[in-house]
Amino acid sequence: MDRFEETATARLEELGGIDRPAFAASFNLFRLATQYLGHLEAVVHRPHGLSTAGFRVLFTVWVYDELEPRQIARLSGVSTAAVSGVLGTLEAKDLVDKRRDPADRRLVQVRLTSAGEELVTSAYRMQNADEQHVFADLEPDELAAFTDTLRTMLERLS
Amino acid sequence: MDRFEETATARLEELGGIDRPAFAASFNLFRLATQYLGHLEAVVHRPHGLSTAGFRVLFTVWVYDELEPRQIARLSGVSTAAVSGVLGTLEAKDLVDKRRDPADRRLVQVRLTSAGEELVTSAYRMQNADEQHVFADLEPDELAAFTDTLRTMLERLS
DNA sequence: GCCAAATCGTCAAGGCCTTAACGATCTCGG
DNA sequence: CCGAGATCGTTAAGGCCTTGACGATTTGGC
Repeated sequence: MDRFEETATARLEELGGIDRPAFAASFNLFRLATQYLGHLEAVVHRPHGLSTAGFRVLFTVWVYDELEPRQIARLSGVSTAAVSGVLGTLEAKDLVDKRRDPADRRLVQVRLTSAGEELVTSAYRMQNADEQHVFADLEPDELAAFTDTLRTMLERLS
Repeated sequence: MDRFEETATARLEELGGIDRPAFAASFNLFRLATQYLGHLEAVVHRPHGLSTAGFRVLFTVWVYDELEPRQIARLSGVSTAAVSGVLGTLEAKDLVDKRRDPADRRLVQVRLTSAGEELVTSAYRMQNADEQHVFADLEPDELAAFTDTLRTMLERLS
């Protein structure tokens, strides 16, 4: 426990009526995610000319080959409006193609261009090398348990 | 493991050369953080008239009673420029006071107003109730191990 | 058939994040 | 004692996120 968490815990103790284990888990979850996301953005995504959001959308489409904006939004956990904006940026860089579904003209189908596919695989290889390095301190059992808890929580939220 | 993770894992297997445990941990960490942060913003922060960023800054200052922008930025894991903007918004709502340090006029000292203090404690009580509910499925041992792993990773990153 | 309701994607307004450049202020070596 | 360099906070430009409103399109009950 670092000094920030210690100080916050003491302050919450004065406040009273707080569930400490739940605070500790949530507090550190958000700190870790913020820190690590910032790190990846600086060392992986921006050097590839992408934002974190752009990378996530690109990666999601790459996994499924073809997706509609609504599905990208659901899988990425953001609003469809946000996806619409990010797709505009990615399309301007010729990393994705959008086309209207002829059968239902409300729908849009998104695919990667070959440039988009090359970029996302290159970026993800670099990200995974970083992930490998960052998680290297943990025992395999501890890492597996950590991932299982994350999955449990995700299921609980959805 | 849900369908998205399964599909992504299969796609990465085709790609080759990927550390699967590191992918699984990182992938689910970011998904959980994004989902839960969005949930808290919708049910706790916005109803209190705050953004997530505004709440985090307010909470950080509340823990320490008084802080300088640079320290808020380091503790929150964002840039000083971002903190400057958020403080402007919070000050416009009369939730924080800023004053120049007379001894070193480059420095700014930030404190909560009484309205800011009431708002942040009310918002955090509601957030903690939600955290308690969301983590209630986990055994105390599993939750403690999860939090410990988060702390280990945070230390590794800083 | 046809109009009301549902659905999809986009736009608008307000706020936040990044890096880079900048003015103001302080420190310290010559 | 004074100018070069360091440090602090702010601003600028570009991008992303939210909710809410909107036009286009499709569906379903009558």
